Amino acid sequence: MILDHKKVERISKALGDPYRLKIMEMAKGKGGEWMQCACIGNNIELAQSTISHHISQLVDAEILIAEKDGRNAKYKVNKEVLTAYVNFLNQLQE
Amino acid sequence: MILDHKKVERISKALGDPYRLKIMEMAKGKGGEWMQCACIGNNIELAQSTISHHISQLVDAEILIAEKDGRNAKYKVNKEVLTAYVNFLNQLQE
DNA sequence: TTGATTTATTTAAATTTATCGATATATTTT
DNA sequence: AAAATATATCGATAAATTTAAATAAATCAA
Repeated sequence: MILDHKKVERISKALGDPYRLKIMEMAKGKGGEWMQCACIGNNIELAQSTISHHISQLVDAEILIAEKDGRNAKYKVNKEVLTAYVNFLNQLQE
Repeated sequence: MILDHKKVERISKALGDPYRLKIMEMAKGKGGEWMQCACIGNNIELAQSTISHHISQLVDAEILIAEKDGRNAKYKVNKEVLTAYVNFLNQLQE
């Protein structure tokens, strides 16, 4: 998978915030399993609407996969896109 | 080399702009050699002060190494930091 | 030394992003 | 059906970022 510049820019921007980084790390912590949305709210001291907005950005950038589960939402890291992002960065080194 | 979250955040932010991405790609194009500052100005349609500001952010994030050469400035990609950034991202995948 | 050149800094305006409260939507429970 | 719960969206405001003109600082060339 090859990412265009617009996509790389969006992913970078999504990763350029401490709360969004924390969310990604929490998702990683689940080791491939789904992370519940409520779990994020329990661990980040921000308004619910703000957290939802941060999640949107990660999902828009496609580094987080979202799925609805009844009235809950769950997420996991999109490894394929992250790998493509890493590939872009590696290209930048030579 | 291990990057803390603050550092990862700053690098991500630095990469989250189309002009700064372009500058990084230009630096990469030099294949390990120095890129002249003037070269950037010739290829990006922004005011000189704006370009200088973008460069500062890449240098502050330490993904670009700066060196003075008389009244000119030259830059190259900091591979060590980029590698550390890539390592952080890979960790995020498992 | 004077004038030209290159890059950096300062300042200010315009734009974008972050945040939260309020409300909407969808789903489950009773 | 009504109440409760979980998440998303909207609107307003605050904060941060982008941009460029003006200026400064450093170096080179005459």
